[in-house]
Amino acid sequence: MVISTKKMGRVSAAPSTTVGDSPIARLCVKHGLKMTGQRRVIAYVLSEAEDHPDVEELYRRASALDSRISVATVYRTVRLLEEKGILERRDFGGGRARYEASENGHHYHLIDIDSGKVIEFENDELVGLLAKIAAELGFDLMSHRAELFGRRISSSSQQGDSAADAAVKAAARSSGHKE
Amino acid sequence: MVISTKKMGRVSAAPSTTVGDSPIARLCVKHGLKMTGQRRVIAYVLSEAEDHPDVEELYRRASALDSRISVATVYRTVRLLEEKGILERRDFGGGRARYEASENGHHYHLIDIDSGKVIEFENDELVGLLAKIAAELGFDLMSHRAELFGRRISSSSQQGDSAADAAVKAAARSSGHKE
DNA sequence: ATATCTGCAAAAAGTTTGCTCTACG
DNA sequence: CGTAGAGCAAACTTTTTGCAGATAT
Repeated sequence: MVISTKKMGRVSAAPSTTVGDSPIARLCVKHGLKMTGQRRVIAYVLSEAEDHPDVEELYRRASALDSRISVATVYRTVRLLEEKGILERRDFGGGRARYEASENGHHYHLIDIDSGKVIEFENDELVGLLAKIAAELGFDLMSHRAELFGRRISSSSQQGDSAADAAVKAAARSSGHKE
Repeated sequence: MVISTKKMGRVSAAPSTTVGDSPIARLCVKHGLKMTGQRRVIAYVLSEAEDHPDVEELYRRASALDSRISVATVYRTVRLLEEKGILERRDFGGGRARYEASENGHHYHLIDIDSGKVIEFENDELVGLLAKIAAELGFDLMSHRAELFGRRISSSSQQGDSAADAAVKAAARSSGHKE
């Protein structure tokens, strides 16, 4: 997370992504979208995101890279990318829509209803059961999604909801915690 | 105060529910809520609802029964009932929250990607698995949702396995709107 | 060139809240 | 009777939009 604080140009800091040419930016081009500077930044931020940022958060991260970006543009871009199938809008409650790159592979979400934190996990057993259920109903399972809303079992009374950078919690079993 | 002085004899095959004493109203009482006239009406509307109405729609239906109800009250009531676990809030996109009685039994949706038809089903095994997964991640499963997108198997035959926990509950539910 | 995009701010849309009066228990 | 609830409208939030100037292809 967190990008290198540079403006546009190639910042060879991250693994294999630069602001100027991110995976999502490439997808945009492939979809015939006009690539402006702000779109490239937003695409980069989205490519880098390991979590499920809402518009405000995307705006914050994008602004850090290029202050000439307005929230309106983030909203417009995000809607555009969703229509193109590049992004997926998630509703984890809380009133704001959150976004995630479609290319991130299949996984499920468990939302902590108290903190709003989102945990991603994979589970083959679940996939199998869902496929079985679909079959019993006479269908081939083409795709699916599942969201769990839960409350922490132990007694943790911290609620912090700051949308700071992804907070890495303790170790998780199935997968990593993301917000 | 009351509500409409006469019972709302919803003809048809509708269940036996009256404005004054609906299943949800009874749940409210059980939860120790003060039952006002408007709450009774809203509870009745919710009990009668076979779909997932949003606040505006609830307000419309409730107003038809008692014009002295305000939107604010619907919002407050709906939030109250959700906190009590009597209602479940759904996010089907579109910006507005939709509500559904918890007592309607938890069900899932299987969407036929070719026809767009939605089949509702229940599955205890699925509930169990999801609860288990949540527990493994350290959470108590409070609510969840799952949507399957499938394509009808044409050549295959329905294998009515004995383990068919999946029971098509109410395919007859029509009304279809929303996305 | 020129149709599209962006920033800004105002407008929508949905939901919450302060205050006063009403009414449930 | 006392306290929670209801109405009304203003306040809030999140998202959209109109317009004039900027920009990608």
